[in-house]
Amino acid sequence: MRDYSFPHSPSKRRLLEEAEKLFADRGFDVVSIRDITKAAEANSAAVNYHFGSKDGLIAMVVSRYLVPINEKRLTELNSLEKQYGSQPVPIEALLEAMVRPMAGVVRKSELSERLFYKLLGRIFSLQHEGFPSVVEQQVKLLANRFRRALGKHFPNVSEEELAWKIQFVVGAMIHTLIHQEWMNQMTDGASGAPSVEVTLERFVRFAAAGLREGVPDANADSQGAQVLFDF
Amino acid sequence: MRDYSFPHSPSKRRLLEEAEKLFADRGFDVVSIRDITKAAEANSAAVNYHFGSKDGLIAMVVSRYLVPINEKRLTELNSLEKQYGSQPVPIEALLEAMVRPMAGVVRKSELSERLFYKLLGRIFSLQHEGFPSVVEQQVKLLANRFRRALGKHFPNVSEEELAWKIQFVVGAMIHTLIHQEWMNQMTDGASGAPSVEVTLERFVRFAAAGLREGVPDANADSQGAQVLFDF
DNA sequence: GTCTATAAAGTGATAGAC
DNA sequence: GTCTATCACTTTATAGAC
Repeated sequence: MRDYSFPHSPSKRRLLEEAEKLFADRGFDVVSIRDITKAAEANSAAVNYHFGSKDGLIAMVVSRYLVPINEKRLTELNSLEKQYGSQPVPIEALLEAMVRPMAGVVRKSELSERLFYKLLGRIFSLQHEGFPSVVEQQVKLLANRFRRALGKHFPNVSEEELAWKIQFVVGAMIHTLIHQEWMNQMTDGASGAPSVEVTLERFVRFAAAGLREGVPDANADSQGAQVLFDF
Repeated sequence: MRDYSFPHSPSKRRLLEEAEKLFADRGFDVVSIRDITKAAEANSAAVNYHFGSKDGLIAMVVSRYLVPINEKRLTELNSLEKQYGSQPVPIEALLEAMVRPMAGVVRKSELSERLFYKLLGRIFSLQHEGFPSVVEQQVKLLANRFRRALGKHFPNVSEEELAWKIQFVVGAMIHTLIHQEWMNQMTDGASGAPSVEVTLERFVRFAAAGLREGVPDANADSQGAQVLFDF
């Protein structure tokens, strides 16, 4: 919780902001240090001075959003498991715990919603390469916790089957984060411009249905989910 | 159908093969012309001579697999719609028509299964940038056909809602194609090493369940799908 | 068709003046 | 902290010998 806040130096902060915009728009690989320093109206050595290297800057961008999001996810998960005790946490609640914290962190940046989610998508799709080891550990822990909590619903489903289902869910999430706007022109505008709230809800319903597929609803929460949410 | 076959020149073919391996493994942006010519044991001017430019090479790689896959998808779709007449084509059959042709084209390359699917995933995630315009048109047509066929199942679902669901499905597919092997270490081996056949089937079931979510099964094919497949 | 050499521009990173 | 200048390399692409 210490180093991931705003930089005190105003120029360091400007660099970070412009870097985030460019990374979100075009990807980490493609954007150069010079692209960033030019956009931030700084000299070309500024990134290396403030962040040590390009990788250092990327690690900073990754940590700044991913760490608080993952902390929030973890506390949500803890709270849910405490709340439900030995009962399995409803699938929708688990999914919410994974995606809703993203929406909570938007305001920490000066990015537009559109760019913020796109940046998050690019961060997620790094999948380790370029993750600081702290974040990597955090992600791995979270993935295990999530998988285990989900597994309680499907005692008869193999670990393999469950891992693949989760893979599908993660893919749907990342792709949607990155390609929201592209989707609009692809579908000739049919995708509309729904609020994040609506999109999150759609995603959760879709993912939950996919996860439940082929499973005898042992815990009967396919009917009771909406009710349980009212507690 | 003309230019997408194997190049006649053996060195051109070697370049293409090595390029495909490298692109699959590390991505189009990251791999340089020199990486490719070195791997193919050719001189550094070879790519520009045979393909005009790096973009020309990428366009060739894209077309070579995507064009036949999309042609197969289209004929599958045509055949299904003819078969079912005014009845909507079962969702599972539509999904199969989209993903199964990928498995049919593996053998056209000398790539391993693993690299071939990873390459396909990277091609799909290009989403236009770098698509030859012929392919772009083909993709757009196919997307429209698929969306329309799917829409027949959900007369009461808005175009917007449907577009988002399709987005989720596409994301799940692409991400799975690219990150199969990464998944294994992430889950400490829990994802196993299933055959492509098994993965395809899992994907189709997952996607179909997600698409059906929240929809009063007007056409009742959630029960009858397996039976219909026997024709 | 294949090669070497090289152009022209871009890359991340650093030294050293201010 | 900020800047310029520059190093050491890599990038795509091309000219021209063979």
